[in-house]
Amino acid sequence: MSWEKSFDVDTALEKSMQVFWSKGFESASITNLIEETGVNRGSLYNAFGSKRALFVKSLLKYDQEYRKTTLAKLEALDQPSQAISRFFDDLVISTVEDTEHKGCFLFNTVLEAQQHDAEVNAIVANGLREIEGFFRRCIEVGQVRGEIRQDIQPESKAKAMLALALAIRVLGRGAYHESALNVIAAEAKSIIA
Amino acid sequence: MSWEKSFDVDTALEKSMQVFWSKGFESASITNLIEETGVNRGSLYNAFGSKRALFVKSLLKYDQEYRKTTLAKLEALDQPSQAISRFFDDLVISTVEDTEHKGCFLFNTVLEAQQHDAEVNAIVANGLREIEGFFRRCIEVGQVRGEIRQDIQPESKAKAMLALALAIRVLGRGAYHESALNVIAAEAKSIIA
DNA sequence: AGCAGCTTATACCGATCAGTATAACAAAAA
DNA sequence: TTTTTGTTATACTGATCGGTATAAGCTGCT
Repeated sequence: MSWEKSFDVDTALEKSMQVFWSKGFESASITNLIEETGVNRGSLYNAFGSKRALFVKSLLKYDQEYRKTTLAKLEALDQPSQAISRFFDDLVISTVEDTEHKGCFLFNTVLEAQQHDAEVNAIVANGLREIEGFFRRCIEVGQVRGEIRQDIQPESKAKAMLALALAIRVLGRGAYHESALNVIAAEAKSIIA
Repeated sequence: MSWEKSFDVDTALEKSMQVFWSKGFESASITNLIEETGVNRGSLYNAFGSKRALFVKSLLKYDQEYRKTTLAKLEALDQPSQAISRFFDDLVISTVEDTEHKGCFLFNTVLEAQQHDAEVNAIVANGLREIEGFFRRCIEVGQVRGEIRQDIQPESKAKAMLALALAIRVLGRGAYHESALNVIAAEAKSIIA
């Protein structure tokens, strides 16, 4: 090898993720990505191949950095009831602090995903499945420990929680304000109350 | 006046609505609209003015024909508990029968809406408010009649129902299948059980 | 020194975008 | 019959799209 890349690929990917996150795949143009990353057109294509490949890498980075780590941290608490409660508290905080109204990259892609390929759909489907799994495990462990009532169906309630989380993030992009989002979050938390 | 329009404006609007519904505003091209409506380019612009104006008319038509009439029919039942139950049953049926995965035009636009103007946002916000209002009124009337428990907060539960309805329609566009949608619908119905 | 490989800027490709212009045509009203 | 008005097909505008090509410059290895 003769030379190392002189721009930071990770930084460029981080910037690309922000662009796709806020604009979506279709609305984000190569020009947007070039301006935001500061990387030359040719270098971008040399490093990532295509717009779609860059999108996939961006989505995977988001999935890794946000979805995965968020759930892992909450699950590491080893306090299932509180983990669920904290999840929705943090979700509303994130949404309210999201002044750009970007929403959640994963949830945004659910809607855009129908026009994407199988690879993107698989990433999204896996992300949703793992969020649902997080809720389910919280409920199950909570039931074992007697924190959560036994008559609650973990699978059903986990699906309802995922649905409410999605709605909070989608409605939080502009249609609903903080007070309404808090109401929905409270309803989500009350599922295991 | 010298001559009447020789193409049916309502039919063209119906077709346009279908195009915007399935593709969204950005992804729907004028060429798509011309092909689908069968109306000439010039005539389309003469009749509707612009792509955005045609989108607004399409969204209003959807709001009138689907959202408004669906809620009105259910409310006319004058059986609040059943109306809510039927709402979610019909929602899942619509979603499952929606083999094109178009989803709900109104909910789809919630996500796309951030990049739209105030007019579109107002239509969407009004639609959401009326759906929520439908749920709230059903609960309130149900409580007056003793069908629904008094300790249920109509406003909060109505918001939760709207959120779950949105999620069903969004997830139904490909991420979730019928069985999972039925689970979420059952959870929505169980709110007043 | 010279090669290799990545950088940059810039220009270009064909395609598509929303929207406009033009001209021939058709039908109803004057 | 002439005027009016909306129809059609077609061509065009300028802009942007994703992606490629090219040429000159920079850096590190041999």
